[in-house]
Parts: sequence; C-alpha cells; structure tokens
Amino acid sequence: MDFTLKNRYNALKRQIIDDFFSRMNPMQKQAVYAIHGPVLILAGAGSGKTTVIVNRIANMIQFGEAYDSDYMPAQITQEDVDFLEEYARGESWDLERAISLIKNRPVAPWNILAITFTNKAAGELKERLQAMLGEAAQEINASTFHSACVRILRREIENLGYRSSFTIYDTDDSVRVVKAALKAMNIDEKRFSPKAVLGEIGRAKDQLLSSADFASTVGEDFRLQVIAKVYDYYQKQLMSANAVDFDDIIMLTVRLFQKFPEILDKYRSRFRYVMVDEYQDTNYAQFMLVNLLASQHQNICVVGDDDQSIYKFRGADIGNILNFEDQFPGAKVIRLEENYRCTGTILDAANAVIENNTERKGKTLWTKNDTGVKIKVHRAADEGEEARFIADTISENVKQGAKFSDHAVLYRMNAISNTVERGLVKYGIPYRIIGGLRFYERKEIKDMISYLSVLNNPSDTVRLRRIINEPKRGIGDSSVNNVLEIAAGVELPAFEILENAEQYPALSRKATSLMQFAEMLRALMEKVGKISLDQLLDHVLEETGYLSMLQGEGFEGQTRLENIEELKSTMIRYEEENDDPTLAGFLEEISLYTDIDRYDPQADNVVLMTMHSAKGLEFENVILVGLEEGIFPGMQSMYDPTQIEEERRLAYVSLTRAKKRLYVTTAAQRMLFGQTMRNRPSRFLNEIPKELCEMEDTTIARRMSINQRQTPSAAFKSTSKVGIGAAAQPESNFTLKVGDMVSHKVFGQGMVLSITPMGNDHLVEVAFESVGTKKVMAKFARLHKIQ
DNA sequence: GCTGGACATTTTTTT
DNA sequence: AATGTCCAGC
Repeated sequence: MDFTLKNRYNALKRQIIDDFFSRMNPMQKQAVYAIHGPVLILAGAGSGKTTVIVNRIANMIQFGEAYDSDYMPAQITQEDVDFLEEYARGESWDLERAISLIKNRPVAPWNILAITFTNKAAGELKERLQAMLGEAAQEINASTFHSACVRILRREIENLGYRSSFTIYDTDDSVRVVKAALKAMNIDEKRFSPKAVLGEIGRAKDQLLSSADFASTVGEDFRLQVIAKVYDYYQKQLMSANAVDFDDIIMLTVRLFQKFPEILDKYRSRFRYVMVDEYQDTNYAQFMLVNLLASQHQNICVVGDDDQSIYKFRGADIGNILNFEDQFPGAKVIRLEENYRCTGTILDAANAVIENNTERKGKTLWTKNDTGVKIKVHRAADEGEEARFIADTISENVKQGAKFSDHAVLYRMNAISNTVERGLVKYGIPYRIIGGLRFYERKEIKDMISYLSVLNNPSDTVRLRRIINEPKRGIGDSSVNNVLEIAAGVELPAFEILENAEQYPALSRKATSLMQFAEMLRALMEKVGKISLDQLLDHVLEETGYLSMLQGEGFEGQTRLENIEELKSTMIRYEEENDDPTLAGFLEEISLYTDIDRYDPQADNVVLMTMHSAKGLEFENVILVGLEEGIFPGMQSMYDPTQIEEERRLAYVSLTRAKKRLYVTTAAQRMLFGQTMRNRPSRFLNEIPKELCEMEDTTIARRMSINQRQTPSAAFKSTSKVGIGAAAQPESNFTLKVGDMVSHKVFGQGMVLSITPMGNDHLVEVAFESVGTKKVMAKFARLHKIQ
C-alpha cells in the first residue's frame, strides 16, 4: 500500500513538474532539472538560453531536487496524492498546495548567484524571474561580474588596504594615470603609447598577475620590462587615490578570496549555486573567481556558445568553455541546438559560415521555423549608394507595415555609421546610435561625475585634477603639480593641502584661488547626505561656476546642459528605485553602466550599432553593412587565421541577430578615414550558399573598368595566387628575428616583436613607429630588414 | 596659464 | 573627413 502510494506520488510529482515546464523542449528540460553538480549548457544563438536560466532557477526555488529524487516526505497522505492527481488532471488550480506537497529541499533564493556580463542582461533576468516567482526573485543575486564583485569589495576591501569608499576608474581615468606615470618615469609616450601600456596591464590583471608577478615573467623583453615598472607605479597611484580600475574589481576579489579563506568560506556558503551566462567570454580571472566559489560544492552551471566568442581581444579565453569538462570532471553537458529565433534560410547561412571554423566544439542549429525569404545581398557602387539602399529598404518595409524599431543596422566599426546616418537623415528615418561617443564619456558628464566623485572620495587625485580648473580658476598644471608634490611629501591628502594652501610657500602665489576652491568643495561636502542627489547636482552646477560657463557658450553649452539634465534624470530614477540612495551608491551604479543599457526597444527608431554591441539582441530585420575584405574581416585580422576565426564568429553572431529578414551590403568603393578604397566582397559573403541569397548588383556596368585598374583588391588577388603557387617551394631566405628593424611599404619602419611560423611564411608582429603594432605575413607584406 | 594651430588618429570594448 | 590632443608661443 505504502509502496504504491510512493510510486504514484513520484509519478504524479514528475508529471506535474513536467507540465509546469511544458514549454521547454527535452534538452531544455534536462538543463532545468540538472540543479546539482557541474553543468555545461552549450546554447546556440536563439535557443532560448535566458528562458532556460530563468526556469532552472524557478525549478531550484520551487521544487528543489524533487524531479531527480524518489524521496517522499513521511507526512504525505493518500488524500494528498489524490489531490496531486486531481491537480495533474487539471481539475484543481491550487498550485501552491501542489508545490508544497512536491518540493524537496528547495533552494533558498539568496543561495543563488547568477552572473551575466551586461547590466541589461542582469536586468532582464531579474525581470523575468520576478514575473515567474514574484517576491522571492528579489532575493536572488542576479548581477554582472563587476557589480557582484564590487558589492563584495565594498564590504571586504579594507583587508587589502583600500578604504571601502573606493572610486571605480573608467578607461579614461586609467589612461590619465598611465600618462602621468610615463611622464613621472621619463618614458616617451611615443614609444610606449598609454593605451597600449594600459592594455598590457589589463591583460596582466586578467591573468591575475600583480606587478611583481608580471615583472618576473617578462624576462629579457625590454618593452615588457618597462611596462612592468609602469604597472607597479600605476597600481601604487591607484591605491593612494583609493581607486580601482575595472580589471582590479575582479582581480582584487580573487586575491581577497585567496588570501582570506574565512572570507571565501563566507561567500561559498552564501552562493551555493552559481550560474554564469556568456561563459565563452570569461577571462582567466573570472574563471578563477567562479572556480573559487564553486570548487567545493561543485554546483556550477555555465551557459555559453563557443561560436559566439568575440571578445578575445579583451582577454576572453575561449578555453574556459572548451575545457570546462576538464576543469569540472563529471560535468553534465547539454546542447541546445533548436533555434527559435531565425528563419531556416538565415540559420542555414549562419551554419554554413561558421562551419569554416576549425576551433569548435561543434554544433549545428536547426529550426522548425519557416524557410522565410532569401537573404538580400546588395553590392553598391559606393558607401553613399549603400546608405541609399539601406534607407530605401527600411522605408519600403515601413510602408509595408513594419516599424522602424524592427530594423537594426550593424557594422564592424563605428566609423561606418556616419554615412548610414546621412542616408537615414535624408529619408527622414528616425534612428538611434548605440555606442560611438558614449554618454558617460562626454566631457560635461565626466566633469559632473568627477565633482561628485571628489565629494565622495577626496583622495581621488585624478578626478580632482580634472575639475580643479574646470571652469577656469587660474589654477594651471604647475600649481596642481606643486600641490600633489607637497601632498606626496607630507603624506596628506591633496585636498588638505588645498585647504591650507597659505601654509606652503611654494603655493603662495595661488593660495587664494586654491583655498577658495577647497572651501567651495568643503561646503558641498557638508551637503552630501543632507539633501537629495539631484539637488546636490544643482548645487554643484551652480556653485562651481559650471552653469554660468555653459550658459556663456551658446548653442553648444545648451546641448551640454541638456546632457547634464539627462544625468539628473538618471539620478532621480536611481533615487526612486533605491530604498537607501546614496552618493556613493549612485556613483557606483553609473560607473558600471554603459550605453547599451540605455538602448530602449520601445522607442520607434532604427537602431545603429556595432556587431559587437548587438550580441544578445534580436531584431525582425537586420542590415549588415560593409561586408568587404579589409573591413569585415578587418585589415588587421586578414592574415591571421586565429583572428579570422574570431571575425567569423562575429559574422555568425551578426547573422543570427535577424529573425525574419536579413540584408547584407558591400560597396565596390568606399571612402573611409579620408581615403578611398576598393575592397573585394567579404569572404564571409562567399561562404553563404548562393541559393540562399538574392543578389542585387548596381556596379555591373563598371565592373570591367574596375578589374582593369590596379586596385587593392585586384592586387590582393594576384599576390595571393602567387603565394599559393609558392607554397610547394622550399622556404627561402627568412632571416628576421625579434628585435630587428624592418620597413614596410605602407606602414613605414618598425621593430619586430614576435615571429610565428605559419605555412610557408611567418606571421610577424611589428611595432611600427607611425601606425603602432601590427601583425603581418613577412613575405606577403614584403618586409625588408633595415641594415 | 591660455590659446591657436599643427598633428596625429580612427577595430571591435558587455565592465 | 573629422575630431580630439599636444605643444609652442604669447
């Protein structure tokens, strides 16, 4: 009797849970039910990845391990099981009672950590969890890597010698610090570009290398030796400004966990179930972080798609996802290959393109969706005609009943956007650009934020420097340097030196202005916490003289003021949405905010953005612009097979953004960066089977003359044929070595940084004096050794 | 310390 | 082509 009760109970239980998740396909269900142990979900584009994450969390919280266990609570009665049967038949709607009878060791929401990469993704996740779970969703920790780590650091960073009021530096701030470091260390900016140095430091941090670690790995490489010293200086500067950069946020959290096991334990027992989205884009530091949290309980579920890894240049390590099963032995691997987004045609095209990559886990998406219409490939005479085609297409679609917001225009680089823009303007098509000049990077916004930062953290010398003479107060560089020198000398915050400027003879000439400035800041600091944030902003605007400066600037000042108003509305929104709004909280939120977070799919605009920014988004109609050799794939990646594969993944991501219609354009001639170039259509275009495309070529009339001219594309074609022909021949006199000076027809002179044999040629990385570091094939590029 | 003109720079950038 | 950055000269 008891035995049959238990069988019935378990069968009904599974039936009810299956019904609850009836909208999931079998593979998705597997992912939803696998709540313990390591799980790798390989989720193709449009395979309902977020839905799976949401439902998996819902399963954990509502049913716990019920589906996977045969356990029946002792207190379950015949009557209970009868009820379950009724419920399963659809004769009762008392879901709550059903859940309370079925659930087995449900997971507490606060024990779940769900990590995404963008705020937008995190927000979406929270929203959908809220819709499904109500109140309980609030307790789930759904956030980005950075915001999760910042929250931990705010509590624990004092263990590492920072104060918890630390400022988060963005790239612009960091570049300033590097520049100052280079100057202080007497290093020529031309030989060591601040951006490149910062990039190197960032990569070291991605690898969890401290400046000392980094220094010990550089060996004989002079360039890296210098960078190691700059790194050391840079890091000390940040620390004394009580500031961290984006990469520090992850690295310091890992270090904290490694150095203080009791802190790690605390977070391990808090985050007993860890999920990571877009796992293919994690770097080593992020892997380590996840590993530290999950290695003990092993409840780690990562979701990703190796074919959509497009951030290698930022340190993302595709190996994390490729080797997950080695890192977490016994991992359950679930492939989600059914695509719900695209038409069959679009999917076939995307599959055909990505098949050309070799470094893959291998996976083929399929769909039950209709075949749909063919991909329209438009070959335009030039970028103007291309823009016309885009505008034409969109207005035609809108005439047919589509909305502007059903269209996205995607390009490889931001520079392409302005010709498209011009076309749209001409046709009166409303559009919105994502990226490019970012909102938070606009001068007036950065200035306002700098003022607020300094009020919050007076040690922040970088931002203090930014505003001390903005608007003009007659305090120039040399005065500021004097102040900072004194501050460093007597080991007091720069702000205190300012307040007591008259005590220091070196500052006597400017003492009045310095003290006035300090006094003004002091008065503003007094107001922090006493008045609302937007009022504070008004005071800053007014009392710093920034307002009157802008008012004196006419039209442009007006625009800037409007931007500041927009910042103010962001502030007001923040104050409304948070129970305990603080200046520090606001600064933190916006420092981890980006433009894509401002993308509003509700507004009826065509949206323009880079292919990178489009990841994770979908649109009815997508127009891919500029599919030309040299643009996409880009010039820099053309001769490097690894980079070509990354570009191809970007192509795959771009193609799969489209739900219904896909348009692809190439221009026979394009003006870019003030130069006209002629590019062959992209190889990715050729990789799409012809029968999926509908070709439209407005250049045929000119084709002959183009081929007869010595165009770059024609040159490329013939040279590459020569290259193939030469493949059989023995390697010729290759004599370059690292450190050699070489000359290149276009790029000028440079030093060889690295050499990688490749085919019958060598891939050479050269630091050119005029154009920076480039990778070229030695023979193909006709590098000549100098001397 | 400020300003104008020379000069370089322009891949992608979820944080 | 367009825009930001730097430095020399005032």
